[in-house]
Amino acid sequence: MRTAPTILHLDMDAFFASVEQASKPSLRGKAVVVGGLGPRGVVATASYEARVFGVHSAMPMGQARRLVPNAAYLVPRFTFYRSISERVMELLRALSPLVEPLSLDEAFVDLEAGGVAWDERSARLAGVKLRADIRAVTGLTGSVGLAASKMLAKIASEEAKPDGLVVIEPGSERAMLGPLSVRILPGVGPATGDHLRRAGITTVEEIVEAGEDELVRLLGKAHGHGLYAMALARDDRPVVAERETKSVSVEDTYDVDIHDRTRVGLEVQRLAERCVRRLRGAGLSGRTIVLKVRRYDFSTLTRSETLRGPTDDPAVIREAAGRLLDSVDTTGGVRLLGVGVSGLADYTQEDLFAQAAGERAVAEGPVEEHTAAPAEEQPASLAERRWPAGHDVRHAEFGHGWVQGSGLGRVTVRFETPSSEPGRVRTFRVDDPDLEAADPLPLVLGGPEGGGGVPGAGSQAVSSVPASLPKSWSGSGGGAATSRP
DNA sequence: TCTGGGGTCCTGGATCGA
DNA sequence: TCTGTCGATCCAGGACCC
Repeated sequence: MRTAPTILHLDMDAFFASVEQASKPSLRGKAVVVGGLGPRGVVATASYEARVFGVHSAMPMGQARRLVPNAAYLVPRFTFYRSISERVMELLRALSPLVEPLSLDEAFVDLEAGGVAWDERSARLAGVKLRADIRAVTGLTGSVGLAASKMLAKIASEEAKPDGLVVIEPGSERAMLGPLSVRILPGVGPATGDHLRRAGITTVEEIVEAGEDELVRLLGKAHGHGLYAMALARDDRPVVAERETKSVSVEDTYDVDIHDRTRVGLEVQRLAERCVRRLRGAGLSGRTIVLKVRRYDFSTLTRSETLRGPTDDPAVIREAAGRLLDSVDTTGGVRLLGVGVSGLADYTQEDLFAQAAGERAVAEGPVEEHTAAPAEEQPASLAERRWPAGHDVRHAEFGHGWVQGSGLGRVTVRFETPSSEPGRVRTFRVDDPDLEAADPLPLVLGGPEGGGGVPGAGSQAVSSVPASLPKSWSGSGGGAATSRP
């Protein structure tokens, strides 16, 4: 394990919600909740203003609405978030070739491998500059943790939230971790946390006291050994830039349970085709087909079948998924269906046959095209258009705005842009020909996408962790509840 | 109005061949 | 030839993460 805090963990603050606040001036300083708005939706991200009321990610949307009825509820705009995330990742790659993205809003960076940091001072400088660059380029804030390992860097960034920087000084790790809850350790979720609590273990130092053998007895070999090492602050996991995909899957939760067996079959076929599109989009094929069924009572079961060789043939995968469904009892109804493929390869069984057949392969021609969007994604008429809450629109007379809500044949639009003052609201018929969907506007004008920052964003702050005094960690930046489920 | 979607990893039982 | 063992693989489920 290294001796300087040169592993950096970046976590963008309430990313989806912050993007929405940056692009919609009227939402700044307000409670914003991004997630699925259907009857079975859950919260993806809540702004810090909403977290004050107890809203957190993975919470059922209905519960969030009861807690904060007046918040803005928006559907996620993943394409837009991805474009901003890519700008942030570019900044990270400028620091080091070893960047490991964990999601759209999180990544590890090995600063030492990039030659930009070799001790605490240089690491801290790199972190400060990174946060300033992110703000300049995206108008958003991110929190940075610096430590000698991935686990500790992540804990540090959690402490830094929101909008701060925390360094865990080498030598202080054990004392710092000791009094913290076992839940701080990666891999300890609700189930393992409960399991440990029943064994009288609630803090990290109690894990150390229990000893490795006891941990293995309680949690099994891999988990036990791993957790004991983490409790001792031993974490040698390297920052890995390229991770190969192990599986590809798609799943849908239905607003209302499906009881009709024929309909269940059709949905499975549809999911299989969607899965194949994803598979092919990634240039992959796979051997093992997995069907996932969540029943009316939330019990989940999976069935899988391994083929003789990898395939990306939609017919083969559809048929396999259909066979797997035959072995599942769906009486009572299903709330979720999913189809996945694992055992991935970048060639197919058909490739091997083709290879064996030599020149005959040329005659086989292109594979069947299955990439057309489903009909439901292409409304046939103006009246059928859907206006998802939060999405951008343009009106011939009033200009750029976003959908505040829709229903009963009406759509309400607020006309404002990232650089404007909070705008006015107007309501139109859903089939108003002057209204059309629009691309999001850049958050920052003058930068790579345009320039300026987000008004009202907090000031940058830096702090470090005094050895063995977790209570005195000053993540900085103020703000409300920072914990994540 | 209870509980998304897309992943990874681990465990344990069954099966099969050497 | 029979039996036991061991490792690899498949399968299903659970836990966890963002």
